[in-house]
Amino acid sequence: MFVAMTACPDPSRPDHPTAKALLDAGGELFGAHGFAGASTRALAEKAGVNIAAIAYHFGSKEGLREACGRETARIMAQDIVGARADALDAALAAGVTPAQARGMILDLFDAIAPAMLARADFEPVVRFLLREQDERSPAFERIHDGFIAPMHERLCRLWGAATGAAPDAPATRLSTLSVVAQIVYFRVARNVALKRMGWTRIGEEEAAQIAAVVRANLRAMLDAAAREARP
Amino acid sequence: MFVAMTACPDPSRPDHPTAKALLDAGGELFGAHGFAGASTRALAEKAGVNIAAIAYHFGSKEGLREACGRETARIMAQDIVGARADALDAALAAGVTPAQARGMILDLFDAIAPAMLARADFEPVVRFLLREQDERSPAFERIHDGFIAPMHERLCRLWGAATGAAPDAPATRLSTLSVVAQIVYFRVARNVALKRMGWTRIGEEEAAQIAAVVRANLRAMLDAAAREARP
DNA sequence: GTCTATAAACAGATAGAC
DNA sequence: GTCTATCTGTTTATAGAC
Repeated sequence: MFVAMTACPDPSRPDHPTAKALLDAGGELFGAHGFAGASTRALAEKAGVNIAAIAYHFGSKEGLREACGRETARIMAQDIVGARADALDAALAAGVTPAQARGMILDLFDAIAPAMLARADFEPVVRFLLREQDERSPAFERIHDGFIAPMHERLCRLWGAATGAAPDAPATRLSTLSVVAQIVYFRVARNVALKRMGWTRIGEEEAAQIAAVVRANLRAMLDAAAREARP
Repeated sequence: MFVAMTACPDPSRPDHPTAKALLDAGGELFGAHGFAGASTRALAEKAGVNIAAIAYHFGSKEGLREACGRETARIMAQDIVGARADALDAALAAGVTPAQARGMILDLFDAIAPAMLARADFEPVVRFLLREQDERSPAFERIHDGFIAPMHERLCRLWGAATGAAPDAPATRLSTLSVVAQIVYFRVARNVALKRMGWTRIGEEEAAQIAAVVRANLRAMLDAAAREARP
């Protein structure tokens, strides 16, 4: 009772059941049909709440979008890397051998690939992220600064430790992105991949096949980079 | 004067100036904002024509979308592969040595990468294609059957010829897709790449750096695949 | 073929009862 | 906090003059 209960009491509160339901619906519908393609009526119906709840809890449809961005950043940071981030930082600070660094990179992608590709609850998260980065929205800035940039930096440092290449060299920064690319592609161009592979979906089995190919590519790339840096 | 001039005289006629302007506007705005996000008013204004021209020339907004799909398929087949497709088919029919096949794959991506990444007029084309495949629209089916599938098949056959791997093996089909992935990523996640690389745009210079990394990855992958198939 | 005017549906946002 | 009802503007599509 310290502040008046005006509209939009707290934009970032996934604890409230109505707000939570709207955040889930937003992640799904914004991702599936884009911001313009998801009407407030469809969002409210999907969430099982009243249309006016959007304005009440998030101020506006745009407010809901931004709150979804915060949710996405939180989920990705928590579920994709989780405790791994601290372990990586500790290892990098303590120093790692090339073989250790190589193993850590391979392990990292072995963990990322199945989550990114097969986890059904990640579909809306990734789709939402891609839409936001496409529109250069403030929500994307948050996700970039909080999750993407730190992970890319760690990856470049590991890459340098594993191959002897300079972590800040453009080629290193591009190489690491090109590994991420191979996983992201099967999300983004999923319908192309499904048709080309004759699959009906990307489940655990299919994700494992993709992960195996990415792992093989990664090994080949690391070997080549190491030969390049330490002939 | 043989047929009555009802609405939508011919859905596929990029020759008419008004229809052409609408196709260009459609490719750009559908790609940028999605189908729902591009209003007929915005489309007409961008094209510099009257709103009613959409219904007249394409029957409806949906009709314009499908016509844009046909245009996209035509442009990609023409500008990305062009005469190269026939040359590849002839070479594959005549038979190629592993070294020749390897060179053809490298050449192919050397041609595709700069076009996909740096050509400004390709931005709307690629964006449109990705939106359509995401929505599994009939327009995408056309593009897949007419351009994507034939190119992927050729690539798999070349890959097999270069490495000794089976062209129809899932690993081969996934490997070739994972090379395409590395190029597509820098289009799709362009804003991520720009921020991570400290670039402001992907012009010829930046595209060349990406192409060099992809080329290096491709060599490493081909070497590894060849060792795997012919130890 | 191109235009204006408008119909009919739908959008997001809000006022106010409960 | 949640609801109904409604306001205001915009959407696509169309009818009809030129």
